[in-house]
Amino acid sequence: MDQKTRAKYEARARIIKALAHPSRLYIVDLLNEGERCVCELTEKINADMSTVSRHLSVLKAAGIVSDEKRGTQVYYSLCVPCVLNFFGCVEAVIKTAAVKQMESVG
Amino acid sequence: MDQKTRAKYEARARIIKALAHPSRLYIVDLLNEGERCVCELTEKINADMSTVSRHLSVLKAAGIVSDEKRGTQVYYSLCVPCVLNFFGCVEAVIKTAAVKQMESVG
DNA sequence: TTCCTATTTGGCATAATAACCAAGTTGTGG
DNA sequence: CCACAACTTGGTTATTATGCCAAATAGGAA
Repeated sequence: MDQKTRAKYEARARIIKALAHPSRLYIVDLLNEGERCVCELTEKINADMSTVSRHLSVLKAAGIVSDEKRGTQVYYSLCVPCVLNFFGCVEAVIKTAAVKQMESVG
Repeated sequence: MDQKTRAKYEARARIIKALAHPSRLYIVDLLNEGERCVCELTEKINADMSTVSRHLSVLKAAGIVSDEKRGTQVYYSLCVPCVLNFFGCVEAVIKTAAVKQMESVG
């Protein structure tokens, strides 16, 4: 793998890695319905606000969400909705694996 | 997040995590052109064969690739090509981020 | 059987993640 | 200015991920 190719796949991996966490996937789904402030997301996810804030910063650094401060709250929104298209395929992978599992069991 | 919801997002995250590595993304692209044995992939990736073998086992455990032993070689192939659809979106994220970067710089 | 090639797995060292608590920031209202 | 709420960031610790070397497995050929 030459340098240029490596850089290309590293860039892609950075984006995908940002999505590779259950809470962050949940956040993406929630933001698909509209912007949410950190406290709303924290309530839904049921984790420490500092933890949620870090997840959001990971998504933001990857360019998947954007934030806007209004008063004392910070609202996050999904800036690349196409990431949701992937979830259908992910579900397909899960289902296919389940079917194979059934078959191998008998 | 209730138990069921958590399980759903954890299952999704497992699949996405399996893709979240430059070498594994490269492997997926290579396998999209057709099956490849471990030695061919090793040559392309330019890493230790044991390392490549581990990457393949991660993809296999996630249900993204399947393997078939023929003689002394093991051929891997992509069993869920839809994962490739996602790369377009990933490129879009990268491009959007680049544009924003440009704008903020001026 | 014995040697050789292809691949996987064990062991280990190092790096990257994740989560919590505590402390620091910033904006609002009294 | 002071107190409070909403966030973010620093520090620490535990868990997980990576990568390489060496050893184990499996198939093919001599």
